[in-house]
Amino acid sequence: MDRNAQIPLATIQRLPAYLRCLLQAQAQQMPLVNSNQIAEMCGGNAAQVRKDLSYIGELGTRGIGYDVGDLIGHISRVLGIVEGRRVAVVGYGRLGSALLGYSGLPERGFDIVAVFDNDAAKIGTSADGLIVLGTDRIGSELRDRGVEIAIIATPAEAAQEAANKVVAAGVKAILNLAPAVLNVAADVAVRQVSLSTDLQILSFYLAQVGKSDS
Amino acid sequence: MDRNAQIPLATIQRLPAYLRCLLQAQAQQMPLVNSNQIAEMCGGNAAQVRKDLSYIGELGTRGIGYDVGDLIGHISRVLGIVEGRRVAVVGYGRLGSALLGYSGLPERGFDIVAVFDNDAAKIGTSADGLIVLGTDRIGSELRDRGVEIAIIATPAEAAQEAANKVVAAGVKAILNLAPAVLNVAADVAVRQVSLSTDLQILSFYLAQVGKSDS
DNA sequence: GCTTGTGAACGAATTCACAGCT
DNA sequence: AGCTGTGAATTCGTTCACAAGC
Repeated sequence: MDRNAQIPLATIQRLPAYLRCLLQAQAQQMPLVNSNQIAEMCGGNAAQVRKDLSYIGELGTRGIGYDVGDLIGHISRVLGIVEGRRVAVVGYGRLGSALLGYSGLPERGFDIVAVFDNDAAKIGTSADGLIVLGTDRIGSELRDRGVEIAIIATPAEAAQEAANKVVAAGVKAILNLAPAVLNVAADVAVRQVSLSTDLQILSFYLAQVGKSDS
Repeated sequence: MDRNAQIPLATIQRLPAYLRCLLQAQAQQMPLVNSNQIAEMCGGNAAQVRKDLSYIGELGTRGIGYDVGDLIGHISRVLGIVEGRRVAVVGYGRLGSALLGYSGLPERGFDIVAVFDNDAAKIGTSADGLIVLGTDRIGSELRDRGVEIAIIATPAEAAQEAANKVVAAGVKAILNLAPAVLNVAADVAVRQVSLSTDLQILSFYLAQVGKSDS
């Protein structure tokens, strides 16, 4: 297979799930897994697992399966999560606070190294070992601390301005938790997470099954 | 167009974004919008907006555009969010607490009517007007309160058991915020939200641009 | 014999381009 | 003249089915 071809986005979006399953397999002392087992653990199908993995290299052994440790290393390398990525959180409301306390991020190599808010009452207070800074300091602090990813956890109205500030500070990757569309330069990657959107999709599903029942 | 054909999933996933933009347009007193304006506000493209909307009906006027109020009504009806949907939260950690305090959910018609946790220290305490209940009461309370959607905000280890309980209580739609794959019956819809997954995808993007720079 | 890796077939989603209506 | 609605063309993603290798 042509290893210079770029990996499809759909595949990239599944790699983190594979990684999670493999770490679980490793915790259970399984030295090897086959594509069926991965598919079952991740809720996918075996052919897709094989095709996805084939995009990142010939990693398996025919007749045997995949070496768990090897695969973990490979996927981690492809995802660029070999070392700790430095992350900043903008918006220290209840959601921002939940992020600071969430152990799942450092466990996966994402270290929150700065928190910002523009509420004077919060600035200067302590947040899980960090001091909340004013949003006017985003520019200088993100550069000083080598932040690569910003998580926006502000209300919708403040999200665009927060994005402008982190982009001005050189950040090229944003995880947006605010229910707002961000307008940023084409070389900045944005991923949107919106609970209300997901709830609305579930709501559609409920409306569908309700209809066919009647 | 055949209105009995089912709406593509990809379209459904964009409808909530359109709805959000339309509500914004309405707040700005705009009576009409055209597909270009919607596309610009949501970060999509005009042809796609038109095709998506055509799946749910002939809603526009050629030469003119779409009536904002009409479209809002139509999309809301398709998404089944005309009335308040009853939602329960399982897991009252920092994330669960952030959900209870998040005004965006009731604003969009999702009312949190119950919270559960299995930590004895939390049971019985007050959570934004609700009392935290033990997870052993999920079965009875979800039925009593007419809950249709469950949000799982437990640690990964507890997620499957939480899912089993809410499914046993008749819930057919789950929003899973725990980093774990849920195994549920085929007639239960699950949507997975995972911040670490999204961060890993952003990390891949950073690794890519870093590579081509060198 | 068992499992990977992968062309080929299939299906889904996006984009194009223009006819049809106001 | 302007904008929608939609077949047709294209691109992208998934699934199949089997040859290749252990």
